[in-house]
Amino acid sequence: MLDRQILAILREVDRLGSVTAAAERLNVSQSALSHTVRKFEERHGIAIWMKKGRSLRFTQAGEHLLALAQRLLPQFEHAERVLADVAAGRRGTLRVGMECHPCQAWLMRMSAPYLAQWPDVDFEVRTAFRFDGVAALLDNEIDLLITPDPIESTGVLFTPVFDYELVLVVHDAHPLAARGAAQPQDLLGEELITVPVSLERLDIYTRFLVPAHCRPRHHKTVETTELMLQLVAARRGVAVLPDWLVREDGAGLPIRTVRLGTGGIGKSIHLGIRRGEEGVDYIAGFVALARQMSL
Amino acid sequence: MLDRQILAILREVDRLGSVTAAAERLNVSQSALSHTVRKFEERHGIAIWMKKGRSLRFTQAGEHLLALAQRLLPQFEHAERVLADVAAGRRGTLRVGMECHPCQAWLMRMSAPYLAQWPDVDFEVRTAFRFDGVAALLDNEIDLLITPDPIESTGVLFTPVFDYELVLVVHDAHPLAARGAAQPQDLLGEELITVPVSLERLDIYTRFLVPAHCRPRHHKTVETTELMLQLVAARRGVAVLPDWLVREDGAGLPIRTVRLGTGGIGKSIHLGIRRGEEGVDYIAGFVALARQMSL
DNA sequence: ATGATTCGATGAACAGGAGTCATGGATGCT
DNA sequence: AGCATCCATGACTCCTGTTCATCGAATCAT
Repeated sequence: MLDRQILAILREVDRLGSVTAAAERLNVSQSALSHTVRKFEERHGIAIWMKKGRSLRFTQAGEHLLALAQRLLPQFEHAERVLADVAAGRRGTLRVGMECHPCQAWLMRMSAPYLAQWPDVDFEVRTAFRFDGVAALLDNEIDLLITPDPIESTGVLFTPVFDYELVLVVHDAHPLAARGAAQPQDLLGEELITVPVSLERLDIYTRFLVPAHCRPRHHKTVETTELMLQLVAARRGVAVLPDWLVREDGAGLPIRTVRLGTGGIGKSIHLGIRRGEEGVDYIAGFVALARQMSL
Repeated sequence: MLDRQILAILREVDRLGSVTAAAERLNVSQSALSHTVRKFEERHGIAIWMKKGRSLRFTQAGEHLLALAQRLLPQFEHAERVLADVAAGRRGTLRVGMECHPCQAWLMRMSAPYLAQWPDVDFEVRTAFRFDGVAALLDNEIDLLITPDPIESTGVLFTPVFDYELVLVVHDAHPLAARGAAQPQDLLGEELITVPVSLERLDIYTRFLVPAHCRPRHHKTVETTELMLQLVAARRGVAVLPDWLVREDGAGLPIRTVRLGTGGIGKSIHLGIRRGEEGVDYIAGFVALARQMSL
């Protein structure tokens, strides 16, 4: 079998001009090297080199193989370096999955400093809201899960990295704008705008409306949070979003935020990683950076 | 060490979807394959795949290596096929060396049919007139020597493939044109045109002029035989060339050929190859084709 | 459910290949 | 001529890769 070894031998013999020197460089005896080549020649029925005086002269087959070696060996060596980087956690692809729309905005703020800090790490984002994040993590489809609703599970390690509050967003002129807080009943006559996910995954339902047996007059879904803000600004309804997101994206718009209930709805963004990967540098690096940025 | 084997394993496991199937295809036991991968993982400190139900799921490192495998393995396989062709004498580079100017014209007639017959053989021509052909052959610089003056030597096998006669070429109106043959003394007043090689390698000297202690009035050298014919046609001197070459290239020119001496100077083009390579298909093929074409 | 089947992992034992050591022949240098 | 160097080769050793046998886990059929 034509393998890497014989190619390495040929290259070194060519580079150094002698079998003895090549053997030394490859950390084997001259004899071993000679034997290896001899066996290769016998197996393939060709000569690789022939003695020419005291040194060697490659045959055509030898030249052929040498050319191959000079093309392939660098690729092996590069792959080995990459592999070492991967093993050391310096390089890899961080596949991020998210289970909440607003997480995306949060992730965007993270990505630039992270990529700068980890130049050899690729970054993949899966904004699939349909999948089960923990399952995806355990199935190795993603390496990091960003979610506001951590579902504890052996094998997954969650870390809260960012606290925020879900608030109601209304138009400046909306009656609720003047009040400090909204109650479930206040939404009975409203058009509620949310992202398009099932009701069980909307905190406004599970932690606010459903316990009080209330429903909004109408419920409409839109894809992006920016659009949600625009609709509210246009008096087309009210929305529920993280407070920080409204502060950032809603600046300048005629909108106001209102606390939901008396205590407000507190949330935390959690990062989930597979247990056992806490030690992988570039994954731990992400979590560390996230905590640091939320301060 | 990252070698060909592990790459082959990864590719087959990916292709067939199971270790067992891959092992069978690679003609080793499932156990051997599993062990090999395990050792590789330990050595490099990375995981290549992980059990996912009954089958496997590649890790990032695994995907990395798989991509490498799909790039490198075809190159190995192609190289092996080429190597087998080389071993079988179906492929190679026929490096041809020539020791005579007119041989070049002869070789040109050979090359087209030869290349058609041996599509996988490359063809290199070294028109170095300075080197010692037999030494070049033995030094593996060339594989075939075309020469009109074979110097017998152990290790080299000569085969005559084409007989011809050296003739004097003169202008139509030259006094010698009317005569059937020329004697050495006839050249005393002539301007002799030859190719630029040392006098010892010019038959007109060694076999004609020198034995008779004659010299031409003047001696000039030009590079190509075509130009020699043109000069003769322009009455700028006389030349000595193979009869067949004059017939071919001199057609239409106002020139005439004259026998040298009473018996003429007979020559043969010989092909020299290294002893031991008579069996190499594409070399033997050249010699066979040469003999066949000279009939 | 439950047993049968299939798959990959693993430990122990083994065989063969790859390496080392010692040596010989050939060549080149002084 | 003598010495140093280089590659080839035979004998021996040892490690590596392989097999065999077995296990646990997951899947499928009934």
